[in-house]
Amino acid sequence: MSGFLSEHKKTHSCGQLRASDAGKRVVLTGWVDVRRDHGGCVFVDLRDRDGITQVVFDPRVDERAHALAGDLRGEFCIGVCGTVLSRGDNANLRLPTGEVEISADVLEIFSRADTPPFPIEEEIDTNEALRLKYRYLDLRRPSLMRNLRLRSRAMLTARSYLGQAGFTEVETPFLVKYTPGGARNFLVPSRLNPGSFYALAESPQIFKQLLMVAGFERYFQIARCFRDEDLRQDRQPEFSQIDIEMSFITEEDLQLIMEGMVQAIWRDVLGVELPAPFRRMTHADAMASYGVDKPDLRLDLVLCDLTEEARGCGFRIFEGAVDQGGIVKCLRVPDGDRLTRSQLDALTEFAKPYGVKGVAFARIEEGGTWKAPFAKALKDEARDAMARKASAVPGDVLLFVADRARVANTCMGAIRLHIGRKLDLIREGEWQFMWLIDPPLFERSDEGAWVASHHPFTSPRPEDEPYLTSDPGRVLARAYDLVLNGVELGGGSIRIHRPELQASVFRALGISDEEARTKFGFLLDAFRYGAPPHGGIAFGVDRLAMLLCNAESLRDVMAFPKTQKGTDLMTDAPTPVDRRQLEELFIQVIAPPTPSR
RNA sequence: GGGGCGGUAGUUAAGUCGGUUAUAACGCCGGCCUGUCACGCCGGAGGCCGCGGGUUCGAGUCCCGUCCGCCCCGCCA
Repeated sequence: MSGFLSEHKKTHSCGQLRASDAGKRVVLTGWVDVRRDHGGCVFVDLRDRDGITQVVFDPRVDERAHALAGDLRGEFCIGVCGTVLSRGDNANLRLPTGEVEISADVLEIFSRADTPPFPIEEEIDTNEALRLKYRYLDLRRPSLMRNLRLRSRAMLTARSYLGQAGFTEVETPFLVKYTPGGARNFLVPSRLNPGSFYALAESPQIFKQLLMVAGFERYFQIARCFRDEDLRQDRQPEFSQIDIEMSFITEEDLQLIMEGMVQAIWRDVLGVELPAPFRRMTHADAMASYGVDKPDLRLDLVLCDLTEEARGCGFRIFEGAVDQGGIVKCLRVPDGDRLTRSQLDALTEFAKPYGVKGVAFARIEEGGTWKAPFAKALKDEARDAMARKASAVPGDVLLFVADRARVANTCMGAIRLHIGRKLDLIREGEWQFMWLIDPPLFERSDEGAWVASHHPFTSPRPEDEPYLTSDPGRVLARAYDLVLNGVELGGGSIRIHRPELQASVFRALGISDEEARTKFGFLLDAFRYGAPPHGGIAFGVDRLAMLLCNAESLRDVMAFPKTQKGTDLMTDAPTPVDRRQLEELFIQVIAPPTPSR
């Protein structure tokens, strides 16, 4: 039965053969993409991971092979031996291999195939649920195959770059100590310790810092991480990150090495030479000009702040927001006549999810008059001051949101992108990298308490240390995010390595000594034994791959992704488990889940 | 936790105001075909209209519930 593979070794892939190969004896393997039976000859487009090659079965060449070829159907897995023929004037210019065909004299059907539930082709509009259920067929499609192979090449490049830069790859545990706070953890019951649970690691954070204490100096890992949070187009419950930590460095040192890695990946994978150093932007500037901490710089629109100009401006909505400590944010849209009245009105609907009550707009007319629903209410001097601050010129449309700073910024950031897409102002094909630096160390929780913006081991800037207790809100962190085209690719920080500084940060966060000991005792202990100054970063591999592949969803760069409800439509996970298994773990399910499906 | 969109042959879709036997394309099956490459021609099969309930003489269509998928807000230190 194993005859074919013993007697014939594959010589080429289905994407390889060219006119210059004419006359060669070849062996190809793959799947039947299409069969065209002409009664005389049978044509088969043979597909493998590299491409498509036409195979022709001619009864005058081999009667047995031709007869067998009549049985072929889509997705049969076959092997063929034959001679490469030039197709001359019959060439198919749409295929890279279109100048040749294989005149087959041996056909081996390895496996027959049922008719697939959806066509295996590049352009497909089959709904995603079905594709996920038959993911192994979906993965046969050239675009998904290409994405995953591209992702693999990117990771190989990262590994070799980091290896050459003196990094040691170390694996850290997936089963880790449960620490509440931050992302929700997946829990794993411990059979040997009834009633106790591991958490699946959200990230190798603490372990990599301990590796610095140990003296590895440069660590990396392509680590799987787990977070039990709601899914999004760019968020899966398990994902990979290139995790990095270094000792005896400043943030600039680290950024430089990371820029080199990113350049290497873009060079190897896309053949693109990225200019470096990447642009730096402070968190404050980003919020002011873009409303977000991950601006898409392919879009030139910028926001401005009109809070001062709005004070006593006559328009009650603006004044009210300012009086309550809010801000007035403005987006200037040049050539605003491209926006219709109904599009402008629709912005209020668009803004609603962000908690904003309305989006005001004004058209700037010749002579500087404003055509706006609220124009009459606005005092002339306030209007002129606003126009000056926004650099408004006739033809512009100005958009306004007045609300609490966070709400107004988030909303205006989203409107900026929305308008950019609507007016086609985002320059596709550009790679706009930037480092976001100097973010605040703390932010207010909804309850008003200070919480760590990044994580509690992030170092404050030395010049801000005096304000740790007196004015936590003004303390900036030695942290940085790498942003590409509006996507946060990675983030990290210089960590605290001095116990007394760590103690004052914990104090500022309202974390008691006892609490700190319970949660992070081992880390604090470790830092008593000569901790080196260190810092690190983590890159989201899936997002990186998504951008490299120009994919729209993480699911297009992951082999076996989960649905928005975190299920796997192929394997049906998660499922209820046997009662016996639960008993062994001393686990009782309180509200039995209603059986679904 | 909240909002929006969707679910009709294998696939993608159409289905009017609630009205006869639920359409089309592709795919599939059979036959024919000596050069196709979106092959062509002839014929054929294929439906729990997501599921459950309700309104009605009558429901793919209206109402209620529910399940599934997608997008977004919250959430993701």
